[in-house]
Amino acid sequence: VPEGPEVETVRRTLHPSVVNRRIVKATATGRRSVRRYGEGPVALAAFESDVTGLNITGTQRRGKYLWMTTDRGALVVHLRMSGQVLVCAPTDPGVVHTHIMLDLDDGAQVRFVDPRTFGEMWRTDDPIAELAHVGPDAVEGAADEAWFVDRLRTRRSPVKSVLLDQGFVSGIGNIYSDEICHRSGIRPTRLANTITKPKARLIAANTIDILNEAIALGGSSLRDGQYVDAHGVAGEASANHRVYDQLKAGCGTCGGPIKRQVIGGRSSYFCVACQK
DNA sequence: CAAATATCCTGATAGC
DNA sequence: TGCTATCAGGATATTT
Repeated sequence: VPEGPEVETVRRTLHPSVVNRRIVKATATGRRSVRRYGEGPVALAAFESDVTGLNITGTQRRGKYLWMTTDRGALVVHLRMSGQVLVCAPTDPGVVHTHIMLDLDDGAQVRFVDPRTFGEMWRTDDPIAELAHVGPDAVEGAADEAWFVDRLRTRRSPVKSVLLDQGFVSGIGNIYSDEICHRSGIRPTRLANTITKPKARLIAANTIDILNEAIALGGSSLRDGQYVDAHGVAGEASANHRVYDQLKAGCGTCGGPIKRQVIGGRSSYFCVACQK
């Protein structure tokens, strides 16, 4: 569920607690969260020794990837489906599915919690090279309108699938791809290479607006309560959803029926009346 | 070569 | 009420 706006909200709420801090101790208990360090239990110790002593200098994000810049490369986090990065006090009660704990030099603790264990954390010397396969963040990519329009219109896939392709632009997930298509008045199934230039420009503009609006509201927390910011606070952007998961409520613009359809293996929602 | 599909995982929910 | 089956989905590997 965490998409660009949610990861950006986590970054913003995490930043003040970690910048200029030193990781004095790392404790890893979830193997899958540190799977880049190997398969067995050795991965836990390998992660711990790799990140202990890092001096954090800042935070950055591209798409759904978040990383802390340090004096020795970057500590990258991907939340995938259900990951949470939480700033805690050491005395805060532990919760199930806490896989990593980072003790900072001011006594605070950063915890990585992830029920579905799809998320992960790892250190890399060069985060830019590591993420070379990831396209520009969607807000920046769409701001380069001519590039965005040309690239979009070369693809023979449903426009929704193109928006979800992190190699094209990054940070758009299942919620915001549906919302971008809706505001643009286009069916998510529409093949990208049949979209007119003016319509593609509209999609670029709406991509910027929808993602920025969601960031301003702290991201979309859903009923499952999985996504919260680094202080455990839920976001309010889901109040803006006009089609995503609105089968019962109807279209947020016209009130008409919402249709659900699987596109590229993802359940998708669109308004039959507003989107052609 | 690009696009579709299977896979990882747990918890919430739908359905009986 | 209580059980089981289904669904959710980001990125990667595999298949088409």
